[in-house]
Amino acid sequence: MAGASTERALGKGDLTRRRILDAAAAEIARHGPAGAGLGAIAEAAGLRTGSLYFHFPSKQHLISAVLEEGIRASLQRLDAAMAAPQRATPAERLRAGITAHLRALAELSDYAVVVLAPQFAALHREVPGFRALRREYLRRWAELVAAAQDDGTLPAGPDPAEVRDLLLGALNAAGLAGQPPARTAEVVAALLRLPS
Amino acid sequence: MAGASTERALGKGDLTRRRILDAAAAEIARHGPAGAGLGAIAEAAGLRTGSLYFHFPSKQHLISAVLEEGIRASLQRLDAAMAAPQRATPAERLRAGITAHLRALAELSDYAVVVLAPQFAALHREVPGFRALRREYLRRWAELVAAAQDDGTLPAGPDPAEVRDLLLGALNAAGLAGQPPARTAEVVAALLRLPS
Amino acid sequence: MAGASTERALGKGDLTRRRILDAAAAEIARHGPAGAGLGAIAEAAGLRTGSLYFHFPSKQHLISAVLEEGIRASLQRLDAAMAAPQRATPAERLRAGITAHLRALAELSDYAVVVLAPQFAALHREVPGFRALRREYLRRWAELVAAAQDDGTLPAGPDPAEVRDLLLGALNAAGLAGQPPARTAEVVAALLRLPS
Amino acid sequence: MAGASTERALGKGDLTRRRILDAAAAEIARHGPAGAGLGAIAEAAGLRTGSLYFHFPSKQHLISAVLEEGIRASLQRLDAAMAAPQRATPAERLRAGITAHLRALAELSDYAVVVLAPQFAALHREVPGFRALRREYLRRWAELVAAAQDDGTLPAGPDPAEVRDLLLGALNAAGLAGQPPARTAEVVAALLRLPS
DNA sequence: CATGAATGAGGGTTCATTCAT
DNA sequence: CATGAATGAACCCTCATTCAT
Repeated sequence: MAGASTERALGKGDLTRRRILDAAAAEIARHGPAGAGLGAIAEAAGLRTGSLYFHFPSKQHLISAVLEEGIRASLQRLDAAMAAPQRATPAERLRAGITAHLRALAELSDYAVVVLAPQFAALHREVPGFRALRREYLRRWAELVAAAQDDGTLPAGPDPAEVRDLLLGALNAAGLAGQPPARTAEVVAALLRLPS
Repeated sequence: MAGASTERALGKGDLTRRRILDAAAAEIARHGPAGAGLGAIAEAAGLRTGSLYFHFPSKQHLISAVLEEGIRASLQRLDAAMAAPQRATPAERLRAGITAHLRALAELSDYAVVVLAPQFAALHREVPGFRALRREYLRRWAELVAAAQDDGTLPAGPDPAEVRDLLLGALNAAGLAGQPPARTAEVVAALLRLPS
Repeated sequence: MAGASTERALGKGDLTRRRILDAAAAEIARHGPAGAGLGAIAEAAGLRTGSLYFHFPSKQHLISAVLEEGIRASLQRLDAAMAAPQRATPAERLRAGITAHLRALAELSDYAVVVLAPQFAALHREVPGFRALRREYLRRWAELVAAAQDDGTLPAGPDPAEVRDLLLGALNAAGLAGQPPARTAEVVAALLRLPS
Repeated sequence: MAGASTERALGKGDLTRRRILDAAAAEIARHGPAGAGLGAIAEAAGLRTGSLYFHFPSKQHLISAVLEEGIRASLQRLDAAMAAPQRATPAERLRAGITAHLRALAELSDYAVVVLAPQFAALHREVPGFRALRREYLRRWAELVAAAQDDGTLPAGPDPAEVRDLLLGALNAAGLAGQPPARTAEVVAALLRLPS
């Protein structure tokens, strides 16, 4: 959970900026936005407090940037997972989605905490565009679930959105707790009795 | 999720103290421990900042008290749920546990956030006895799951602890999001294909 | 120029607040708004920096309060001076106005600097009502001058407003420089050849 | 009052240096020495903050340079005015001095504010030689006044220094307020009843 | 010459805490 | 019991300054 970086996924940019973002994500994940001190973030990034202001105009902007990084990386991974073979069966695609989500959690690490944890709802509201992105993310998952229900893979009846929320709740809990993706995916599949 | 009180469950005590605890739980749930200002807590409780110190010796103690209230109320509810008829089948007891957990979340509201959210891990470590209580809580759930696996109600194979973590993750996500307990319990039962 | 107080003129109020205002007026008069440090102001008022925030919500508000005090005290003194016997000749009233203005400068001291100095124009714009008050102040002076011109006491011809600006410019320069009011009034009267 | 330059009066030199000085004079005139940020000065001069240090070793030196520019330009103008026909009558020379002073204010603009305003007394003390130059400036004015008093042009009796301070106070107020020199000079002459 | 980047000292502000009333 | 007032530490932020490029 320490020093996670979205480097590879986000392309190369200003290196210092990336170090600051990673440090900020870690601090925020651990202590919340209010408890994340610029001093601690700067130290973790290898510079002094005042220097942060050369890269970000304020703590608020830094926090927003962390959220945006997290969202961007999340969506990118989801795209990769969802763009998978459309000819796959709903069950296969559901499995792929679960695995992709768990892997994303593991790779995003601290960013995932900031993006997903309901404790940061207040934060989320302050970043323009965040809600739209998350809505899109959830919409795709609901489609995945609905397809699996139509197919008989998942029990028909329950609202796909509710099913999705429960499913993602379970995945997030395991992922944020640091469980290995592959193993967790298997257990989930077993519980849902997905055809192997 | 607003202004929740554990009054009934915790018995009557000092009324002002209870108002302060409720206000603190709400602030902490929304802004984290660092972001919960004594000023905001005092205002929500109907007094001035300095007056808090008549009821609690420090912010740390106040926060600890909130956690302890949450834990006490949680365990009390769990006891009620688990103390259910031992002659019931594992499936029935699992269902009862799920419903009880969801009801507890709904009733505990802000306290539940503070007790459950992994973001408050740092806090949890500072409250003596908290880990023991939670361990006991999780042990009982693991037993419930194991019994259901032995019984064929849940797929055998996966580690009961992992199953439990996924299950509680799903329940907590729904509960903290404000979903109605009864409805959520049904969806969960359907997904797990518990016998009705 | 040091530690001036408008105490008597403004009525009794919170004593600490007054001490802070006086200290702030002195600091601002000497170093400008930007150069007036809250540390220096607090020290001169006999408390610590943070304590200022119990009495004023921000440095901006403190500065505005200083301006308002200065304006209030100025107008009060002007009223007294202008309310003088209406049966007096224009020359007598002009003399009285000059003396009153010089005395006000001496008594207001640091507040006068803040209220009058054109360097604080930026400040003035931020205090609502300031401009209206000053306009009224200047209007009365223009009337005084016009009456003296009609009367032959002052040369007719020049715009009363321009005459007033020159006159007040001279008075302010002498007053802010700390010249004794009585003596300065005599020299001004001599230069303008006012009948003794 | 905006973007004034002493270019013509001071001869040609480094162009960038002149732009910086003009920008600094404007900033200082408007916000005081403490409120004049190097960032704002640099921007107005068309370069970045750090680049200022190629032209001036520190903010203090830059401010001193502004003052020196202002003084140099002032004295130069005064010399021109005073060096006028010695055979002129005191009244004529007084008139010429008044006009020259007003013209200098108009031309020096922001520099005049910095040089004249009593609020910058603290600054003045830090520039070696400033006081001597000003003393000389004031001495010449006092002579001018004394000659006019001996001559009967101005009322005898008052201390020439006091008369001079009042006169310059009036001129400076009008000049810094942006009044046109010629017109102001006429009004002043009328008030003092100088022979036309 | 000029700049991007970093720094440290200091400034304004918040906040948990104390205490006399 | 409660509050108004004060405090000091820590915080976020600004700014003059330096320096490698």
